[in-house]
Amino acid sequence: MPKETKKSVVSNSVIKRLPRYYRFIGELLKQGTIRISSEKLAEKMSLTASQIRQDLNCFGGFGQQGYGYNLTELHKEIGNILGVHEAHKAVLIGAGNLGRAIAAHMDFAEYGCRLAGIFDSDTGKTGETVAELPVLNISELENFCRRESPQIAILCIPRASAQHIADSLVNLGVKAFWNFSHYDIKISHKDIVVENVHLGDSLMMLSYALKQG
Amino acid sequence: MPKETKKSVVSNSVIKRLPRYYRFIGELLKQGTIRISSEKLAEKMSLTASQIRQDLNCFGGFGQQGYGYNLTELHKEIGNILGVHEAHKAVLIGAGNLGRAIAAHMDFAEYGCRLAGIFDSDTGKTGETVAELPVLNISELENFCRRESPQIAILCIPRASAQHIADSLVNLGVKAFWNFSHYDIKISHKDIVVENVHLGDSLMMLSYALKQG
DNA sequence: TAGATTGTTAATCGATTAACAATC
DNA sequence: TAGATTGTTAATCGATTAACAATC
Repeated sequence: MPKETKKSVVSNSVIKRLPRYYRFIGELLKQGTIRISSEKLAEKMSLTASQIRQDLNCFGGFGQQGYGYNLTELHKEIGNILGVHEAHKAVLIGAGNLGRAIAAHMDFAEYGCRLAGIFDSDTGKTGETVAELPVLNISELENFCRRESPQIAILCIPRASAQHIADSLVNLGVKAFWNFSHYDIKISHKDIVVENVHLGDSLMMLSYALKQG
Repeated sequence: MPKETKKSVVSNSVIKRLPRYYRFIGELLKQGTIRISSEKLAEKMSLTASQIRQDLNCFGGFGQQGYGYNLTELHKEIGNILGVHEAHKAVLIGAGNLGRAIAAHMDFAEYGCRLAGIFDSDTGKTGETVAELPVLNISELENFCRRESPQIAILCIPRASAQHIADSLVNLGVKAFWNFSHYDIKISHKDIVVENVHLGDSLMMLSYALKQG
């Protein structure tokens, strides 16, 4: 039973590292490891032992002196913190190349989500099946949201329409945006979270690095 | 003509912000804006004016007192720094859902790259056309690399094979990895750059944020 | 010239690392 | 018990912000 020394507010730098901890620990578990010290984990993850202990202690005393961390427990705890056992309903807007790939490729359940509806403005796509869901026309989005109340919207649409659709979805109760639209959407409501994903940015970083040599 | 007060080494925090500057400035240019002050740009990008001036000054004095920044010049300069006018050859390994979407959806030229070959281990996919390129069998990868010397490899393959293929590609001269394989590949050569992209991580962050409410 | 706004130095803030007493 | 390793406090480091003289 971990000491519940939780920090009242945890910095974003720590939060951003949690998914990576979760992945590495999950992998170690699969390999049959049952415990690890902060030092050994630091080595595997290219971090410092100090940082790992600091990070984990933001949420509670998950370790044990002289022993280290029980990986089963730690995995479960971090999973709970991240909410991977939730099933937040998500709608995907835009069934183009990227939208379809996200729908088909991502194991939503693994990340605390459930894909509940796919929408596209192209009537030619209506009725096609993607990831076992029928593509619905965008005109049905409003009714769908009123009925299903999805909390997450995944935007795989052109930059030009992104902000407009995001604003509508806010009015329909969406609380989180996973935005692939190449445009940083801006939501003024402060209780709504936005992840602007820019795949091009990380590709540019590679070009930059290659230029430096 | 900017004063060339370049810093000898620029911190990673700054580099990571460059693509976003590039995007915002590009957008302003499209809207017909020709100059902007650090204060106005800061407002648009939700940064501080101080930070913008500090960031840009790592690379040179691109502004002018009393005037601000010329957007055409600034866009060109940042583009050059990032290397968006290069055409680094890239190979894509893995023509599944995600691989195909990346191939079809990304405008590589915009990011300083050129997609030169697509490979998959599934012989059933050989010869299919993706993004105007024929899918080649993985057995041809070695010859291809010796002939074309791609500098970038894009990994859209299962986690289990990621590290192994990455190691082979290092031996074939690849200098940069854009890795979507759900596994953090580790390359010991210090002149080789790796961008481990974990789409699930940002989705988990949304689940986390929703849990907090 | 006067006003605006940069480039740059100094001050502050936050995040990482080091150290070690507590404790399993 | 002795050894190992945590939780936690203090020291360091780096990044952001503030301030202002330089200058267009």
